[in-house]
Amino acid sequence: MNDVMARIEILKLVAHPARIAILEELSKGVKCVTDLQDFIEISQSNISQHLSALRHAGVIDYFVDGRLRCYFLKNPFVLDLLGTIRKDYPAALEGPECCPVTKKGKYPGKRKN
Amino acid sequence: MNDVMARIEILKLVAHPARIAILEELSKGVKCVTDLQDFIEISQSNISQHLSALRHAGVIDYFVDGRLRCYFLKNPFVLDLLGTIRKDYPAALEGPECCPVTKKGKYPGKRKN
DNA sequence: TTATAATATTAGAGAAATAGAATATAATAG
DNA sequence: CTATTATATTCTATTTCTCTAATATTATAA
Repeated sequence: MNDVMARIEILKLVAHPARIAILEELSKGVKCVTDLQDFIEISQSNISQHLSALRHAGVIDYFVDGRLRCYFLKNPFVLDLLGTIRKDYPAALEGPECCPVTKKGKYPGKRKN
Repeated sequence: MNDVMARIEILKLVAHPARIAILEELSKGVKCVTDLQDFIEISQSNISQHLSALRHAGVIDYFVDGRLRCYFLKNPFVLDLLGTIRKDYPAALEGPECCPVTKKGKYPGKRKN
């Protein structure tokens, strides 16, 4: 239950274009910050801020190489999410069967919209 | 690419405890608003607001049954997400191999933290 | 040492999300 | 009709997020 809350926190973090871009880069392999700057056109300090947030949430981690920080993806849930985000899906799920029963009522069959 | 932006918008919506609760209920079957109120302890108007947001994003849809609105899950991406959120994962991904090469440097092997 | 390169931190303004309160709508029952 | 039930909408204060700008830190190179 509380575990789901942790997952929600991570979802929130991942649900951001720049952070998705960072994470997709990292999913290909270790990258230092300068490497990331070549791929993502946002400011250095903003990249650092995103990296910091992702690290505090346990999504990524880094090695130190001199003055470089070499970041990598750590969280398997997030790796799975990244796959899901790029996956193809049918336009919509099959609608529910004709006359579904809810607690309050039994839908008679007419569809709004 | 732009498709990814749409997915990110949906991720943002899903990344909320009440909306996850609503979606998990709907993933089990059609539910009208009163049914949902029994499961989720937030105000009626707030539930309506969440349902409205989810519907505008194409995540859910509804049938009309008299004065009831019977909501159901429509978006297959979201159904997949719900599964992922409840899935078990190893604590962490295997770290990258010892001396990964980044554009700027080759990590010598020492790990921070 | 001093300069520079790589990265992080802090502060703050502006934007967006959230929830509560009050009110509106719409359908049915009486 | 009128009351009631089911649900939606609007307004709004508050909180949270996001980015920019400026500055700090740290390691290496010169």
